[in-house]
Order: sequence, then C-alpha cells, then structure tokens
Amino acid sequence: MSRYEPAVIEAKWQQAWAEAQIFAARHDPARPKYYVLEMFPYPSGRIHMGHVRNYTMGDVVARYKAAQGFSVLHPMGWDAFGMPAENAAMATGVHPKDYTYGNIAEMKAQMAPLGLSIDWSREFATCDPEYYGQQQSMFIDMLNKGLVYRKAAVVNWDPVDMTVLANEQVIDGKGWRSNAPVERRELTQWFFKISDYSGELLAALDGLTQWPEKVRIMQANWIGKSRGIEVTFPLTAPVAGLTALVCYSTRPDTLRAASFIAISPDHSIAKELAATDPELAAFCEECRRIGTSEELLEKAEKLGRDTGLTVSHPIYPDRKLPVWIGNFVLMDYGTGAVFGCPGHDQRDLDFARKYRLPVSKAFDLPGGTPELADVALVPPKTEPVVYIDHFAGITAATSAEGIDATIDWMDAHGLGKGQTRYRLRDWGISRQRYWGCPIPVIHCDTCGVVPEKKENLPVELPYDVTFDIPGNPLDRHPTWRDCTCPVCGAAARRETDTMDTFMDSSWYFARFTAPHAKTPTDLAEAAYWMNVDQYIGGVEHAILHLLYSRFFARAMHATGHLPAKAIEPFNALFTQGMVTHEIYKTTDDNGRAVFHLPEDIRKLAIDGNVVTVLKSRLTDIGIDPETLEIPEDALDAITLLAEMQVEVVPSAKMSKSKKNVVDPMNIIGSFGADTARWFVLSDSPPERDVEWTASGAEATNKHLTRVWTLCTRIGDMPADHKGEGDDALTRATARAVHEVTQGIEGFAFNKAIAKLYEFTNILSKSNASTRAMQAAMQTLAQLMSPMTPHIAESIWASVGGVGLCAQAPWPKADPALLVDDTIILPIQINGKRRAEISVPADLAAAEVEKIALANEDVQKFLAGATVKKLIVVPGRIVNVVI
RNA sequence: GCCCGCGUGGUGAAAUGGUAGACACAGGGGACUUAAAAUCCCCAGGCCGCAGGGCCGUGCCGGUUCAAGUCCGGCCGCGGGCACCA
Repeated sequence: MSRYEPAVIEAKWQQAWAEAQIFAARHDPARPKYYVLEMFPYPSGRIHMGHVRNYTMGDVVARYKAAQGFSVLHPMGWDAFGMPAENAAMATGVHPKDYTYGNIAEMKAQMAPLGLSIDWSREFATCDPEYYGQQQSMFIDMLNKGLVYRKAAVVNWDPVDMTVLANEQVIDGKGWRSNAPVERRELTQWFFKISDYSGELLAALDGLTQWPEKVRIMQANWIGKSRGIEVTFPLTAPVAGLTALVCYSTRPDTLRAASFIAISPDHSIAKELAATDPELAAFCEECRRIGTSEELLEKAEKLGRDTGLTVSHPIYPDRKLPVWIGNFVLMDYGTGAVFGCPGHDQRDLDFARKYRLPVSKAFDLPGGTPELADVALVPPKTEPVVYIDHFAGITAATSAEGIDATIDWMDAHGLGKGQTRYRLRDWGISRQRYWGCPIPVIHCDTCGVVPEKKENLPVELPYDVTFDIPGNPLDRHPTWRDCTCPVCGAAARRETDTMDTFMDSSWYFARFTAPHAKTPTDLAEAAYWMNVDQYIGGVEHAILHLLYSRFFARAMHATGHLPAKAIEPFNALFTQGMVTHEIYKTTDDNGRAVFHLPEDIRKLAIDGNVVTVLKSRLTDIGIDPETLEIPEDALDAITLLAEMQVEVVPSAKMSKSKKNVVDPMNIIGSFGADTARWFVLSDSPPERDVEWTASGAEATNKHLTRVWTLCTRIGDMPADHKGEGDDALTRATARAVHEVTQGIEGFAFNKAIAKLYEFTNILSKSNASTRAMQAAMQTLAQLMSPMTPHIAESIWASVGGVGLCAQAPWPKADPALLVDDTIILPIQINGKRRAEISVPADLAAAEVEKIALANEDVQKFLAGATVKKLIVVPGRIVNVVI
C-alpha cells in the first residue's frame, strides 16, 4: 500500500465487482431473499446530494444483507415521464424523448462512480414502450374489472395558452406563462376507484409495523374515516327541482344550534339561481377563481351570499334557516351542502359574525357557561359536555358519546341513516399532456369508449410532435389521433390524454422482479422477490405515492398480476430527511424573490460582521470579488455594502428554482466516492434533514486517509511483534462489531459511523500484537465496507482477507466479550449526581445499597439526614432520597 | 387553514424515563518544522472560583415521577404534505 488514492482504488474495485458479477440478483430458492429499494429518481440530468444520500443508505442495507447471506435484489430505474421534459421542449426545442434519455445517460454516468451494488441488468425507464405498454395492458384489465371509470372533474384552465395547468403552474391565480387569470373548467376524465378500498387501506395500516408511525398517521388522516349522518332540511319552496337540501354531518349533536345552510357555488341550486341573478353569478364565478387546491380554498377568506331561500329545521320545523352560498363548501365532498353551527365550529362562527347570522349553543361545559364571543366552543371529543334541551334527551356525555347517541337516535326515528364516510377521493389519472403513458382507449361514435386491443399494445407516443405552441401535441397530431374502432372497425379517435405519472411509480417495484417479462409481471418471480423488504425515500412521498402504490398492488392482485402476499408491497419503510443548503435571495423591483447561485455570492467580513453580497455588485462599486482589493476611490462604497446584503436563508430544500443545488460530482472528483458516501451518512441521523457543508467532506477524507495510514502501519509491523493489550483490543473489536451491527440494523448510520471512529481511535492507539492488530483491522474493513466499500476492499486485501470483502460473511461478536466485569455506578442524591462507585457488574442490589451509603461523598451530602427512599436501578444508577 | 414532524454547546449530533453533550466539525493551546502546510498530542456547555468545588443548562410555560432532553397539557419557531411537482 502506498498513498490513499481514491480515484485509483475505486475504479479498480468497481471493475473487480463487475467482473465477478456479485450484484446480479439471483432467484435462489435455497436462500432467503432480501429486496431493498430506493425511490427511483426523476431523470433531471444531474444527481444531487439527496440522491447520493438515498442510494447510499440503500446500498449500506444491500451490502449488509448480502454479507448476512441473503440473496439481495437492489435495482435501479427511472421515473421518466413528467412535465419537466415538456417544459424543456418548449424552452429549448429539444424533444422530450431525447431530453429524457439524454438525462438518463448522464445521470447513470454520474451514479457509476458511487460504487453502488445495483443490479443494472434490471434497469428500465417508465418511458420505455416496453414498460408503459405493460401499464396500458394492466389499465385495460382494470377497466374490464370495473376499477376504472370516467367522470367530469375540474381542472385549471389557462384561457390564453388554451391549456390545462398543473397546480404548480398556477401562481397567485394566474398562468405561469401567460399570466392570465386561471379559470376552472370541467373535463371528462379517467378515475381509479381507490375509494372502494378506503376501509381496507386504512385497516391494513395497522399491519405496517415497520413503517414510521408518522406516515401511518398521515395516511390514516388522509383516508379520513368519519361516522356521520345525512340530515335532510326541507326547502320552504322547491327550487331547481329539489324539495330539500341534504347535508352530511359528523356533528349532528350540534343540530339544535344550526343557524344557516351553506351550499357550494357549484351546487345545482346555486347554478339555477345564478342563471337569473347576475350578481350571484358573478360571486360564484369569483369563488371558482380561487383555484382547485385544498390549501388555497381553506386559506381563502370565507365569503358568502344569501340566496334568499330558506329551509325548515328537521327537528324543530318552526325554525327557518337561511340558505347561503359559501366559497368554503366543496361540491366534491359529501353533498355540496353543510349546515352551519356557529356555536361549535370556528369557521361557522367567523362566518356568522361576518354576516350577522344567529349564534347559539347545543351544549355547555360541565363547569360553566362561557359567553360565546369570537371563539367557538369546541372541546376535545373525549371530554364531557352538558347538552341543552337535546332533542334525543341526551344530557351529559363526552361529545364523542353524544355524537354516537344522536346518530343512533336519528337513525331509529327515521331522520337519516348513520353512515361511515371517508375523505379519500377517487384517483384522477387523466393528464392533458404529451409526455406520459397514453391511455389505451378509443372513442368511437357508435361503440362509445372502448379499450384498444391488447395485440395493438403498446400504444406508442408519436415522435413527430411540436411544442411551439402550448397545449397537448397529441391533440393536434395529424395522424396519431386517427384510428379504427377495435369493435366495429369504423373510423375512430384515440384518447389523447396520458396517465398521471403516479401510475408509473405505482408498480415499478413489481416490474423490477421481472423487468423484461412479456406480461406486466412474472408471478413466479414476483412470488419469490416480493415484497420489498426495505423501501427508502423522501418523506414528501408519505401520502400520495405510497397510498397509490398500496392501492395499485391491490388492483394488480385483483387482475392477477401480483400474488396475494404482495398487496402490501413495502414491508418496511424508511423516510429519509432532505439534504438542504443555504439559499441566497434578493428582491427585484416588482417585489418578487430572485435567487442566486452560491458561486455568484461572496461572503466577506467587515468590522467583525459577515456581509453576504453579490459578486456583480462588488464589481459595480469597483471591488474585485476574487482578491477583494479595494481601490482608493471605492472606499466610500464599502458603506453601501450593508444595503446590498443578500438575504441568507439556511436549511432550504434544494431545488433548481432556488438555485441551491449542490453537485456531488465535485466531491467525488476531489475526494472520491467513499468520502461522499461516508459524509452523507455521518453528519445527521438519516430521518432528519442534513445541511450540506463543504467542510464535512474534507474532514471525512482526512479520516479515511488516517485509516489508510493506520492500515499501512499495521501492514509494516514485524510478524512476530508481541506487544500488549491483545485482550482489550479483542474486546473493543467485539464491541465495535456489536454496535455497528446494531446501528445498521436500526437505520442509525450516523451512530454506526461514530462507533467506527471510536474503534479506529482505539486501534490506532493500541500496542497489541501484529496478529491482533491485523485481525482488528480486518474486522474494521468489514464493518466499514457497507459505507465505504472501496477502501474496505483495499484494506481487506492488505491484511490478508480472502476473496472480496464484499462477499465475506458479516462478522459476529462473541457475547461473552461484550460484558464488563466491573461497572461504574453514579449515585444521585435527590436526583443530582453526587458520587460514583465501582462495583462488580453482577453485585446484588442489597450489596450495592451498602456500598453506596458507605461512600464518603455520599455521607458528606447526607450530613446525617434520614434516607427516605433508596432506589437501585441495576447496572444503571443509584438514587438516594432524603 | 387542515394533517404530520422537528427544536439539545459556536456547528452536525449522542443519550432502553436513570451520569446530558458520546463521536465529529469549526476553535484554542502545544509538539514537529528555518517557516508554512500536513501530521500528532492536549483543552473545550455557560457562569462563579487560584483550586477543591458549586450553581445553571436540552425553544417557552406548567404538570407527572425518587429521577424528564425523553412522558402529559398549553404555547412559540421551523420544515413536509394538502389530491395535476416528482
């Protein structure tokens, strides 16, 4: 061994692994399998630190499990459809296909030097016709199975660009390119019946014990199970063909205090009234401009208009309630009408105060009767309340009990049917875009909407399309749209909508088990490899991607594409934190934020303060940003610097638009892949965000160099060196094996690495025999190999390891070496640490008590006081209470 | 607005309810060197004290407990998701 030269050894060992083909997943029924998967990337063209972190974590697991003797599947692919390719096409004229495959080639080339143990023979991109053709085939199966249907749904419509906009493309209610106010437009679209599975998807969360609790809670809330009842309010006079308004409510126990009805601006009554009332029509139109996202609707100021209509209260028919149109009522949820109860709902109270609607209460708190002002009375449902003149005779109960009792009573008295509902809505998959999987259906004037014949799959995207004008190029393609009806053979039109890219990512994990099968999956392969044993990805996917995948696995099972055991496809989930970085922000003349690249920024110290400015501004006032040489005549300019401050926002999510993306290739180039891998694992616990810092990589590199030097030194030791401390080193080695193993098992890579630092420090200070030192070094190489596989191989080879370190069985710690004979017990007096004693590890508690009380320091603090209580926690602590 | 999470030294962090700050970065001191870099050794939560040592300390307020960073309640701040970003 000579110097530590990562570039040399990394290339060498990567080649050795490739030649031995040790990462090819083998279907070996004799061995247990382990499927580790990282969420596959969108091919943006550049890998970023988040990718490095994600794939390194997966690689640690994959290499560790392989060393444990599992047959490991660790694949990689590309989530390749989506808007960015079309945006690039519009911006630069490059074709989405060329753009995407070009990016894939670039990213793959950037991933190669990381030395990941990936089985590249299974690689695919979702935009490969071979992949999306199988997706189309499954779509048809699911359509035939009744899992897919069409219905009208609203989209954001840009009236200038004449195109549908994603929520992301709507900025302050305006189209991102046209800047025109966005409209809401109804289109007939395809939907998956995910809501049919609401109950099952919710119930099955309990079985996902290896998922983070928070993800299960988020999914449960998203599915949103509620028990409620539909309450019918008869209209005083019929309108729009309706004689009553039906409102779904989860709080019928507050029905007594209902004071108004609010209906959606899209409700049929609202539409009917708007037809003859221009002012009301304008209001409804205004409501629709808010947008389609739940966030915007919830945040918008609550506005309403009195329709002049009234309904009578179902329990107290003499009471007439006004019917309002409210911008907060969604047509998609429930019935598009709700009853307002200002006494016990904050939003309703705000609304009632604003429009001077009556406010009353249905219950009080047991202790008293607070006057309602601007805060609604909404106690936790588990706490007791005292009902006021409850129509079902309920007096005091928790509101949870009150709700149930009210529903039961109303059910029994024919006032409605108690029901369980879910918030989860069906999954709309139609996208009016080119770069996605074509929906394989045909519109025929006589036969209606019919699926394409399977033998005609894949329905391939045409290459000859243009992006010079906005909108879906498939719509205006001269010939692609034209086809013949697969049923009657008459001239017909292809569906020009493509599928939501969430479809592509909802089954790729299954495809990896047989990536080139002529059917969507190969059941024998799926039966062996599924489920994914460890799935790793960003927490931003906690709800949508993971929920859709759970649903899709069930839909695939229902259509015979997955075995029953795979309906929950991810056994264990780990959600990693993001890699963040500072952002540099200034504001333009219009008040909009402008972001700057790190290389355009200069930080300089002036009078002890760090000033962050744009290099270009320095140049403007005559200061060279590189040398910081200040010409005489520019001295006054320094005083201007404070006003030029760039706003520095720490820990911001890395994104292209914020210009704070760090390129991992630079670190790999200067320090090597092992340094990059070690750093992203060492600096923060995996589930937490980690802020990228340049100094971290340097420090890591120093450490690896130290390990290398240490290994060289041990290699140079005379073979017969006796030394001393072999026993201590053996114990330290066993402890390192134990703790590093625990760290990896527990997804605490940062802790595993801390233990490796500790062990390395012990090893470098040890003066044990050559034999013991070499054995310890060999174990160190193995323990490091999941994180830093290249340097581990070199060390392994130099201290006599047989074969490849990557194929060596994981070391085991002798439990006998892990326990110490004597331990140090701290002694607390009234909870404060005052002394410590050294005792045999297995000493009986009674003996520990004696020694503790006899201790000189303890006696000093006791000062003759009586001991009220003495707590001995074996092996941990003694607490004396006086 | 709603749902979820996070908050510990100058920094990243560690701590089955049981010695808060392991491990590392930045920093300080020293060795080596003509010098610097590199390397090695030592110090290091804050305050008081020459020292032995003492007091305070895990975003804030309160509670449970012999014992709370950890559990409970209420706040504050930051981050993620909100169904067409992936």
